[in-house]
Amino acid sequence: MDEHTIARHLEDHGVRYTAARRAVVEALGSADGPRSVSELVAGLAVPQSSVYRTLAVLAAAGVVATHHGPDGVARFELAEWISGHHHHLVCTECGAVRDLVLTPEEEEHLGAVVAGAAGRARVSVEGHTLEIVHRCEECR
Amino acid sequence: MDEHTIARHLEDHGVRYTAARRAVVEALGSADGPRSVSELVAGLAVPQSSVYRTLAVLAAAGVVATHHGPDGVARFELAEWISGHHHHLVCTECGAVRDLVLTPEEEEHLGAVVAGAAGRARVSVEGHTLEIVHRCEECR
DNA sequence: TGGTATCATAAGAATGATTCTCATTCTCAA
DNA sequence: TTGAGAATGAGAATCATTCTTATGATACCA
Repeated sequence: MDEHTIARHLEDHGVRYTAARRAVVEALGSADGPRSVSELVAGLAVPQSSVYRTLAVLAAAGVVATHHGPDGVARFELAEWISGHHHHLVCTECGAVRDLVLTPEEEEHLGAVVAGAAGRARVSVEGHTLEIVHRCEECR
Repeated sequence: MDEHTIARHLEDHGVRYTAARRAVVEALGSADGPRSVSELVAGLAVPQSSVYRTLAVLAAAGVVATHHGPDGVARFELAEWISGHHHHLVCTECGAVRDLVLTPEEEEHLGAVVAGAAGRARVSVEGHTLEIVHRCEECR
């Protein structure tokens, strides 16, 4: 969300906040869900190879997160500390992904389920995502 | 689980249950989570191209389901009507996926969350998966 | 202000997973 | 048994992604 916070975060990680990186961050910030590289390239006067490299840099710095939908192509979004914790609504057909924010109560229930299951499986959780699968309007 | 049920299901869909398909189904049935094509090929006297084609046929017939982990490679498992409803424990690092079964109570809570969120988003749910992200033992 | 080391960019080649093609083989029903 | 349609296997083709390399920009130090 806040350009300033991101700029400082990158600076702290020794990563320059260049024009190309700014453009990618802005594109991701104004999207309503994860975006694929081809979608980004289509809307962004930045060449494909640079988009890939930029995303890799931003991911390493903890600014973007990667997601793989049912069509297998990688989609990128801002990390949750920037965009807020959320989940995904995925179309089985075309793979399009929309963000989904739960209510605090829903999130609390989900958290309890995750904690319980992870405890039983003896793993320490790093995160969780709920994917709700449906078929989007365009695909029916 | 039940070979017989699968055989009948395929027959009903006009799909032959050949030796190669049987081998793939058996390999998936005895795995503790989704398997990638390379893993299947390594343990299966069936050539790579046939594994891909077989998986596509089985997926179209509703016998296998596809999953894409954080490493972007496709992993396959038996459909939930065969293996039972379950969730996934995913390693951020290597992408390995293990099945995770919730208790009935946990599943009920999760179902309520999904129904509520889907209602708000005005979509009709086809399914849901909870992914718990962690780092597996080999990767630390 | 110039020099230099480091970082960033862009184009295209290389890789790796997946899909397609096509010639061959198998199966089943007539 | 035979013929039509289905399945197989090898390799070529495709597509997303990563790597390489040459070039350009930036920051820092004297």
